[in-house]
Amino acid sequence: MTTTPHIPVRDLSLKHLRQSCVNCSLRELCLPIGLSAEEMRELDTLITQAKPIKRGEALYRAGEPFRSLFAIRLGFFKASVISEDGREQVTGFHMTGELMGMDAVSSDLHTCDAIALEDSEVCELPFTDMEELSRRIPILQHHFYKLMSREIVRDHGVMLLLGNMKAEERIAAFLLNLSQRFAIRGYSASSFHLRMTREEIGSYLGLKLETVSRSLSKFQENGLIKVQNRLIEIINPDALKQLINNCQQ
Amino acid sequence: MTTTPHIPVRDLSLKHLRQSCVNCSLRELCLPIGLSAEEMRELDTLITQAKPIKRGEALYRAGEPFRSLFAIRLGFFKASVISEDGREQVTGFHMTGELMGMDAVSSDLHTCDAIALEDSEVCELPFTDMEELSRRIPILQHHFYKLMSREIVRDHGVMLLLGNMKAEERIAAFLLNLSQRFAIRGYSASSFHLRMTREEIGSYLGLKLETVSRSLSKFQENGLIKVQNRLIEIINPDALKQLINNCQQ
DNA sequence: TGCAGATTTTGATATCGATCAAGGTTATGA
DNA sequence: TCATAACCTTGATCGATATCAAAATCTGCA
Repeated sequence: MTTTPHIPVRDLSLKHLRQSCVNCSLRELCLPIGLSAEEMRELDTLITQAKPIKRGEALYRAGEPFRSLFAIRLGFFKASVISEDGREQVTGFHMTGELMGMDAVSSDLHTCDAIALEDSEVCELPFTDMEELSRRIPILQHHFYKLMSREIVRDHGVMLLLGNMKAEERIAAFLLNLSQRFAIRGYSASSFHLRMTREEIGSYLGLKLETVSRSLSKFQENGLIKVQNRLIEIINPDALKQLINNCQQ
Repeated sequence: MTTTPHIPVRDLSLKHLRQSCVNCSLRELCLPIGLSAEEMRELDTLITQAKPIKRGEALYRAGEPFRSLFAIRLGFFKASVISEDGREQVTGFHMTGELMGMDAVSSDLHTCDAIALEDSEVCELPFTDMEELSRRIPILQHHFYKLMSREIVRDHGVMLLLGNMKAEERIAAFLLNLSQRFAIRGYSASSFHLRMTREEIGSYLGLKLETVSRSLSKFQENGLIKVQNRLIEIINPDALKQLINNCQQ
């Protein structure tokens, strides 16, 4: 049982698709900027038709040549790096409206695996074309700089979490972050499905899966949340917030 | 006793300063790209005269309005974020030739403190001007995208370190990383001064200062390095590398 | 529908790094 | 040159989280 978005995904014919691509679901990419109708059209011509990615499939893998950024039109992905000796670190979870692949610009190779955690759709943004267009549309150029900067800020937040927080604080921060991001997209902030395993959460948060499981159980015991496998209901968000800020050491 | 760079810093008169700024010490910013003489001149007109920052001073602080990126012409900085409840997380150490402040593009506010760990000199790059210029010099635009992307990749590496590695592995990785970066700049790879305290190393690596101290002592006992306060001599780099890769769990 | 594999929960124990504490060293500035 | 503060080292102990183990539950596929 999946909650349905308040932003309806209607007609998948090309015309509508492009329209909704730029206007609606690619919010992080497009909404914040005031493009003229003409500029919007130009942008549309670059963005390919939405491409479906099945659950478990890779959008790209580390080492593959970089050609395009990908805007998630619908769905949920994890990004992860694998160290030489085979350890996986999930570097992020990405949902509708977010842009993936910016790490690859630096070397022209993807540095992460991007794996769909549910059936998803992405729009491809050929990077060279986007660069060219962004030279002609200053606001678009600025927007790309902003998006990459935002990714850096996000990563700093994760570093703070990994470097300073205790297990339960990390889990609380993680749940609140997801909650907020679902809310922005018109889904319920208090009740949502985790798309990832306990192990993937653990990898992201620098914890073992058993610790994740135990923390969730404890939150449930204390009446902060309700857990039913991957369905999370947040009962007492304020207590979760307090948990994060109380951890002064 | 500080080692001197192989890249001499000669004359600080404006003319020489600008020349060396673009040609020499701002390697990460400028060297990789083949600008024409004319483009180089244009770039030079944007870059302000080198500004000295004394040890302990802030180049900028979180919350301050963002106007410019800063290229480190000479010196050593730490960047750190402070959480609401007052915990510091060092997000990076930055040295000659590196660019700081890219995190601030996203919100037009600095999100980190940047503190000089030794007397330093920076060149200021007004961001709006750089954006404008980068529209006319495609290779410059691409270079900025690359620099921001590289920062993201770096951060992912730190996340891997914080999420997966044990204390000694983190320290080993840290020492090798510093060693490599000094080497690139023409300093010794095997012998260098740490510019930061054990506590700052610990903050960066998600460890307490005592753990940092103990790990360094142990490395010394085992003949991997020599430690004399902040002077580090790397005796057996291969053993350090092995330490990092052996940690399969 | 039922089965096999994947995922999750929970318990018992071990271990790494934090914490507390004290003494030593180095740097700074009068 | 000395006094003081900052920084570093080392030891003893504690605690949070990892690890190991086993059972329960869920999921997807035949």
